[in-house]
Amino acid sequence: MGEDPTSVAVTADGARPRLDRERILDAAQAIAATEGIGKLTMRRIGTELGADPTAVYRHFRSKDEMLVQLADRLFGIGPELDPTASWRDQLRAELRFALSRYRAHPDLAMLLAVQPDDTPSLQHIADRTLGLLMDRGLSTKDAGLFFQLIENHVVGTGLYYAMVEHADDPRLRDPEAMRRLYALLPATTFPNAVKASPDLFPDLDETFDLGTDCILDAIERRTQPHPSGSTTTGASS
Amino acid sequence: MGEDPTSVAVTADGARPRLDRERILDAAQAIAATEGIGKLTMRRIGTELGADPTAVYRHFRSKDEMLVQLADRLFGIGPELDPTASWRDQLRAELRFALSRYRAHPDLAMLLAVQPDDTPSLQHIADRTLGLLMDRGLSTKDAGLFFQLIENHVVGTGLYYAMVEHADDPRLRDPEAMRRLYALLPATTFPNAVKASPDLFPDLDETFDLGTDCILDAIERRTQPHPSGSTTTGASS
DNA sequence: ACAACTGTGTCAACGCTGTTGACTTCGGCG
DNA sequence: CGCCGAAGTCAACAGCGTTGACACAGTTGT
Repeated sequence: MGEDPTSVAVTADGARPRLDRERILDAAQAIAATEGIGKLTMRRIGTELGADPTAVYRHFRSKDEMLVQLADRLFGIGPELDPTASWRDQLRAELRFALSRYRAHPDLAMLLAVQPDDTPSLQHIADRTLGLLMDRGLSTKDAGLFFQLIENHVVGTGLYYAMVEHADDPRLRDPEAMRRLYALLPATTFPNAVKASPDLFPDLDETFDLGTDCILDAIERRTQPHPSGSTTTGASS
Repeated sequence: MGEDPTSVAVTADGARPRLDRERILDAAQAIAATEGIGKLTMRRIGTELGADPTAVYRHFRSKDEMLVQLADRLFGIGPELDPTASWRDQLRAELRFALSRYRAHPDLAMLLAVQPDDTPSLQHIADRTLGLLMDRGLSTKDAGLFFQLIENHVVGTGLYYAMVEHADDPRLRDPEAMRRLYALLPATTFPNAVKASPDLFPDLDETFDLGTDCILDAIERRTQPHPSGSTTTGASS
């Protein structure tokens, strides 16, 4: 009867391999991607995998624990940066990739907003970004400040993406509809909003790059006001 | 025995006046403020007001509708700006007040993240900020861009506040604990994070002001490309 | 003044959620 | 072979948003 007992765990003709954290996270990611994070329930994952609705609890202590793992997986690490590129271009690429994560997984911002945590993926990204800031010549204090600022910038824009994508009201998802809505506001009480209405709700990528440039400019001004080497950080590796 | 039938609706000796949207929002705000938005349920509001758990549905069609009203109330309008102050100080005050809303109501960012919408309060604030940008001389296109950037800045920092306040793990709420945690990371894989660990997780108000200055500097450079002796920095009240 | 109606509160119930405990089954190990 | 722990199943608990039927109040129309 037993033809191939070597394989890990196959009940019959390849039907229903056993569950493990990997397969569960696969299913969770698929559900979140196709139907939104609102439909991502523990019971749903179980049935999706052809198992009992509560089977997931044999592999994750709670839903929160699973969401943390899912967030870490979605965040990934990102491509290695080109070390020959300019400092500015490297940091720019790092930020662009960070935002691209939110575009690829609109639920990520919501996930992190509801379940903030600190995983190896985030730590890796933090380390790389901090390295870029300090190599440029920022003191550790300024690096900490600007790193937090950059994080707010990315999270803020990412959250905006997520909000727009998740809005129930389809008008909120359509910039053109929002512009029309603002154009029709009472001009006596909201004169400026009406006047600027054709240019409201601009492209979020353009806005993001504008914000990135604002920050990069500030860093450049702070690190080379006059080329007379005042490096406060003496011990650099 | 009926002494005062003029008053609106009092069942007996002042016990349990009738429900209305105002009183319901009061209770909802109180619950969210004291126990967090996670404990804010429709049934809880009803019992809190001494009524049936489902009584709220006589005044709000759904929980989402109630949350929108609650968000609008929490957002408020903000104080009038001092028109004699400099353009920079006015915009600075506007942004500071916007962030203060998130500090006063940490649930607000989560609320707007989960239930984005567009209410009169937000429109009023948008109009005022757009006015400041265009008075400075920005084109409507640039005003739209920078307005979106400012919104991301405020929402991003506000969301960070909310995340920190809502974290289940108390370590996430304590910057000092997070710094210690980063200091103990393996220095071989995360050298920069370890090195900068004493300066990570800086004061969020300081970070916010830094970001505001980055944006204001960019606006100034864009509206007066040729430097004609205007004090760009040092506007610290 | 009486009837009709409308708005508000109450109660029971539906379907869903996360989670737990007891039970059964299965796979690897001595 | 027998054992034991991990994995899957089943029933159940408490809670959620929401709905429908019912009861009572206040107002309105005649």
